[in-house]
Amino acid sequence: MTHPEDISPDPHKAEATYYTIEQVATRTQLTKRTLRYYEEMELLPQAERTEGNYRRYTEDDLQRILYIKSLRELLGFSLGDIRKFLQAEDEREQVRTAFLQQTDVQQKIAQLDRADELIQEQLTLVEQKINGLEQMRHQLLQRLEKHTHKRSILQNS
Amino acid sequence: MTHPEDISPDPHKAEATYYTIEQVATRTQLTKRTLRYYEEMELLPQAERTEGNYRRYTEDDLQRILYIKSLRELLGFSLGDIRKFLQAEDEREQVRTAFLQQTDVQQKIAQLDRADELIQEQLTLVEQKINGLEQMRHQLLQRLEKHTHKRSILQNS
DNA sequence: TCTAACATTGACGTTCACGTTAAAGTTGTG
DNA sequence: CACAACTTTAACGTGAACGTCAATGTTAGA
Repeated sequence: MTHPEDISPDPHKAEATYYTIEQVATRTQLTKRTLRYYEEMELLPQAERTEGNYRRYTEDDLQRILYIKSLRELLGFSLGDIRKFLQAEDEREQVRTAFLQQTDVQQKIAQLDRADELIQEQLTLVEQKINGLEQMRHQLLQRLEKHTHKRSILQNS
Repeated sequence: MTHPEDISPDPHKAEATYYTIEQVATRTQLTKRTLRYYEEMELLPQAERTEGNYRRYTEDDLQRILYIKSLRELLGFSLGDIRKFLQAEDEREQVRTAFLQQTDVQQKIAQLDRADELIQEQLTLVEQKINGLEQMRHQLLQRLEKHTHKRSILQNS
């Protein structure tokens, strides 16, 4: 019997820690099927492979997967939403890389502008959700307050 | 002397505004199919019907539907979750009705406490989501700020 | 009264987000 | 090297949440 829990990092090869799909599944609380599915749906880049075609995940992959999971579970995004979201993020990364190699100031500013556009899109999405949730929160708090008030009346009778 | 020509079935009943399923669909941005489906799934009570078996929705129905919609879209609840959620809420309504008929102050307070527990559960969920979103919002805003800073440096060169 | 534009209930179809199984290949441990 | 335990892709299956007919009945306005 193997021990999937046994994932102690090797201090000698700290930078080259790879995870099997099983280990990633355990760590992220997703299934192996789901991980392959996310790759198929282009939420994840094609994972690195071993000689025998086994997927090998890096720490970065793991983080991205956890990010995806939070987008899904916390924000309730569909995989389609997430793909768009991540693509915007990836494009922003491209822009950033180009930015570093650019010498023309006007070009650099244009790239910043483009990056800002992408960020703004994401921001709008996030803020819409926050507004809806805040409204809901207020309604719930109002009810609690009303009850507190009622309670004080009852206790003073 | 004014004589009402139409004999209202129940003179005690207030003059109510009714909506057709189409009107509800337009106002809630849901489809007619979805409205029938929600009724079938027992998220909505059986809607009132006209003589010809057409559904007639009340303002209360409309509010409940909008509530269901926000539970789905904002909190990402499944219809099954929502059914349970609403049942808990209906139970709370029962408690409230009992509350009004109750004379024992301790009992009344106990009922308020119970209602608060249910509200608190919902509130915690909502706040967790808000926190996750706020964190995300912060990251995005920070990036925008950083870009603004970079831009000012570029423009002063 | 006529009729266009609504509504009704089945019933089958579709999309999403995976689950499951099968047939095959790979890896690590004894 | 043997072999159990892993992995691969491909393909079909599934439940939720509707979409989309089709056949039929209802309503409101000219």
